[in-house]
This record gives sequence, C-alpha cells and structure tokens, in this order.
Amino acid sequence: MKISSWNVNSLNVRLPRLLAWLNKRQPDIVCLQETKLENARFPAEILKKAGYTSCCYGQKTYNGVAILARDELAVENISCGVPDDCDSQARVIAATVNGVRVVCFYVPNGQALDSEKFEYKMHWCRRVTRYLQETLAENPKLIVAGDFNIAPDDRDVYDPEAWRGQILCSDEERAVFRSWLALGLQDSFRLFEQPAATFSWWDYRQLGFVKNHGLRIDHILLSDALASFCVSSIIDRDERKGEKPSDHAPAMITLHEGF
DNA sequence: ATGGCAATGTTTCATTGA
Repeated sequence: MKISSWNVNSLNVRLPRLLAWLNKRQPDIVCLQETKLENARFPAEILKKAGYTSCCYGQKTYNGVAILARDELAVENISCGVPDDCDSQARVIAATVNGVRVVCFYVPNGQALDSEKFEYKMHWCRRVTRYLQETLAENPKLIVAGDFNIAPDDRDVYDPEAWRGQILCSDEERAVFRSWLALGLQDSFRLFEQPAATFSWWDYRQLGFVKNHGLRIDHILLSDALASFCVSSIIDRDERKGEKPSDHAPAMITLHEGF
C-alpha cells in the first residue's frame, strides 16, 4: 500500500498535475495540503472519475486539507479540525481508511520567531500534541502525514548555518517535532538510508530547485505498530520539475501488506 | 543590503507562503 502527502499550493492550479501524478504513481491514500478551495469548489467528481474517494476541509484563499483514497478502500469517521478547538484555519482532517487512522496536517508557517504568527504556530502545535496523544491512544495504527513546516534537523536543510535559529529550523520548533515522535511515532524517512541533501520544498525564487536549495518539511510519521511494515519512504522530487510545479514535492511511503 | 516567485482576491496591488 502506497501512502503519500503533497502540499499542492492550490488544488485548482495543480489539478492537471495531480491527476497525471495519481495515474503515474498509483498511490492508495493521498494527503493534500494548501488546497485553497472552499468545500463547494473541491473537484470531488473529477477525482472520483480518476478512481479516488475524497474528503476535504477547505476555505477560500488559504490553507485547506484533503484526503484521497482509492475507491475500493473503506473511508470512515471523517473529522475536520481538532475537537473542541476554535481554530478558524482549515489545517487538519482525519479519516480511518481500511482500519488505519490517517491524519493530514498543514502546520502553520510561523513567518518569523518574533511574530504573532509564530505565537499562533506554537499554540497550534501544543494543542495538536494533545490531539495526537488522544488519537494514538485510540488508534494504534496511525499515520500522520503533511506539511509540518519544521525541518527536523540540520540534515534537512541545504545551508544549516544560514538557517540556524530561523523559522522552520528553530530549537523550539524542532523540540515540538521531537515531542511528537516521543508520543510513539517515527519519521518514516529516517527509517532508511537516504541520499544526502534530500528535500521536499524549494523556494520558487533564486533558482532554488536548480541549486537544490531546499528544506525537508513534509513528513509521513508512523506509529510503532505500522513502522515495522514500512518498506520504503521517498520524496518524489521529479514532481517539482516541469511546467507549473508546486513548490513542494510529494512524500511517499510503501507499507508491506499484513499490518 | 535587498529582492528575486507564485497564488489569491478586496486585483493591476497587498498579502501570504517558507
């Protein structure tokens, strides 16, 4: 089973690429971020024709998340946002797919450490820690996939010295990421030996992709019960190439059958 | 020292992203 996460930076703009990519890679489950679409404008019928059932939690202009699952998979217990939270931004959607709980995240960017947006990011992260704890307690088979807007360590940054202490790389953010792993989750990417300088996001400016000036901020975390079935975890950097790419490339894992 | 790209809607700029 193949599970993927992709920040598409506008599903409206990226739909042709998404459809071509679904056909090429044949993922079973896909977590999308930055759909930037109200639910009424979500292209559910087009995706259905491509063989995917979808659930979405969107809003105009910003944010927006969705989960796609191949038609034959059972999708149950869809939940939008974090329970008992009043966050007006659409950043979390979860569903149980064939008995596996799938949580799709779009973690706030945070802008700069001295900004109000950073306060919001940290508050959001603290609230989500409890949510993950509760979700894991109820769902031993858990996947948490999305745009985390955190580069977990220096290996995930093209120029660690330039980025040290900056947004996406600060000690505070990295501590949050580690605290999530400490709940009983594993960074699937680090279960395997990986090529040096593998990233998931590259700035559109300054030839960021050509120079491989990137960060690894998109992640697929697996609960211990699922991690032992993971046989690969890659970033599909080819998807950053060509006409009208998203600035993020999809992350993708393969789970061996039998979990 | 600065901005450099892309997407969105209140559009022909301002705002956001990372």
